[in-house]
This record gives sequence, C-alpha cells and structure tokens, in this order.
Amino acid sequence: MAKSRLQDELKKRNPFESPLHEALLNILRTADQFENRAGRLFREYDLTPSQYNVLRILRGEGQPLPCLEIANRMLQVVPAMTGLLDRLEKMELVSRERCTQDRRVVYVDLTPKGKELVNQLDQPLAALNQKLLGHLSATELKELSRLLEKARTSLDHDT
Amino acid sequence: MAKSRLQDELKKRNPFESPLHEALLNILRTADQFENRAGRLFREYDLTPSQYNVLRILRGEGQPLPCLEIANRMLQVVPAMTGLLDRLEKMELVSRERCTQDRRVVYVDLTPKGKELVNQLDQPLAALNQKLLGHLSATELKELSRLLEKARTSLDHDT
DNA sequence: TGTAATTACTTTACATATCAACTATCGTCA
DNA sequence: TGACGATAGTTGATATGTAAAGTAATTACA
Repeated sequence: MAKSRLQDELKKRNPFESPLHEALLNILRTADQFENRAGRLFREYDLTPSQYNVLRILRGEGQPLPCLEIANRMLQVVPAMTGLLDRLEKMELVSRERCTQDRRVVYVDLTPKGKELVNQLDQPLAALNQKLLGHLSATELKELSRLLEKARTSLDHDT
Repeated sequence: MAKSRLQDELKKRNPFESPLHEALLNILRTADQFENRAGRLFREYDLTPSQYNVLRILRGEGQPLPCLEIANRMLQVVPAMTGLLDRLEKMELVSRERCTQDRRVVYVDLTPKGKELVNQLDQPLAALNQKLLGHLSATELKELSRLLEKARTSLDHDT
C-alpha cells in the first residue's frame, strides 16, 4: 500500500498506529492550513482572524452584543476578549457602551466603518472558500460535514 | 429539514450559504475543540501542545535535529522556535548543541527526562484519541481521512 | 580570492490564547 | 437592609504565533 499523503508530509517513517490517529491528525492539519490561508487574506485588510470573527458575528446579529456573548460564539476565553475589543475599538471598527440597566454589561456594536470592512471581505472570502474546497463534490462536502459533526458528538458530555 | 448541529451551536439564524461553507466551518471547529481537549491533557503534565509536539518529533526521529527541521515538521514559523526551545531547555527536557561542521546550525536533542515525559504521555493520549474518535467506524475514519486529504490538495500549488 | 547571495537562527514587536485573581454590579434572601 | 453568592468584565502573568529585521556562518562564483 502506498504511503498516505499525511504520512509523507510529516516525514514519518512508520505507518500511523491506527486510522483513528491518522484521522485526528488530518483534522488538525487541515484546519491549521486553512486557517493560515484565511489569515493571510485577513492580513491584507489589516485584520487578524479573531478580529474578523468578531466583526462577522456582530454583523450576523445586526445589533449590539455583550462581550460574553461574543466570546461564547467564538469559543474564546473571556479575558482575551478585552484586548481584542480594545484594538478593534481603537481601529474604530466597533464601539462599546455600558448597559444602563445592568451596569456590569458592556455592549459592543459594529461601527459603519466596521460594517463596510466586513462587507468588503465577503467576496474574497467566498472566493477563497471556493478555492479551498471547491474541488469536492456536493456529496463529498455533505459527507465530510456529517463525519465531523459525528466526531464532535464525543464532546457533548463532560464539560 | 432540521437545523444542522453546527448551525445550532453557533446560533446562526439563517442556514449556511452552502455545504461548502458549512464543511469549512466544521473542519475549523472540530479541530479547535479537539486541540482544546489535548491541550488540557498536556497541561496536566505542565506542557503546552507545541512543547509536546517538539518532544514527540524528537522522539520519533531518535536523534538530534536542527531547529529548522523541527520547525518545518511542526509547520511553525521559525522565530517562535527559539523561545519554545528556550523553555524546553530550561525545563531540562531538551538540550541544544551547536554543530561543529556548520556553526550556523543548532542541534536539539531529547534529554532522558524529556524522553521519559513523552513516553509517559503515550497512554493517556491514546485514551483521549479513542474517546474523541472511537465512536466512528473504521470505514468512517478512513473516509474522513480521505476527504480531508483530498481537501488539502487545493493547497498543493502556490506557496 | 574576495564579494555577493544564501542559510540558520535570533531578536524585537505585536496579537492572541490560557489561567488565576480582582473589581464592580446585581439578585436573593434572611 | 445588609451580607452572601453569582455574574460581567478587567488585569496580570505566561506561552504561542506572525512579521520584519538583524547577525553569523557558509556557499557560489566571477
């Protein structure tokens, strides 16, 4: 049997211990490389992937969101949000306003400048996605999603 | 049609634009969550994921490797290696030695302490892998790997 | 042979991620 | 009402990742 592509890429001498391990490494490696690609695109617009993610979430919501809510949707730990929002605010892409009802809460909103920027990225990002996965058939894409969603069911319980 | 699991997780109001985009997000999200899991395990041994990765690569090689070679196998940018190796050296898990033939090269080797630590992680890591993906059949795992490897073929050219 | 290009690595600067600990605010309930 | 616990966010410390620039050593070649 020919050496697998991943095995070759990582210069491993011995076959993987199991299809299980190989699948795991394939997931991590594919995600890493795709993230790098997207990161390069964002950098052309002076954004980091996380920063873009915040903007996209806010646009999707269409209205201000509390910090914690954004952090939850990003799967990001809370402390990191502060600095991230600081920078976005300094770039005038988002604005922060403390809630008057509950003064613990800070609402974050997209500025017109931020909205424009995230809209500007739609087309190039769609083109990148197409480039990255466009060579898979619709059936393959659906099967890939199904398998990955099934994979994640192992995380449902315990934390 | 029922809302997809990912769509629900991200609290998206509208269906994904395309199976393509959904697959992409599934890849990124699955990898992110699995990485978090592994990261937690490593932390129990006072290691970060990158640090473990260095140790594993060195053990796999069985002999000292230059910094650049390690960085390549990790897909990591070179500057980050310096600090990473600094910390591993301070923990006495690796040792550095400048090559006498080519004095630009620094060879990195696993110390006995480092080797012991990485061996110690084999069993818990295999158990984690089993927990994360053990509920997929062998056929599914192979299909998942096949699809991900096919996905990555789009990266073959241009950088 | 001596100069220019390359290579291996380091340094610096900055963005991000984690954890632990802290502040301010809110709710609840005795 | 007043103290306790929960919640929202911030701060600080450490590790990682990226880019850009710098240093030292080697190679290529005129």
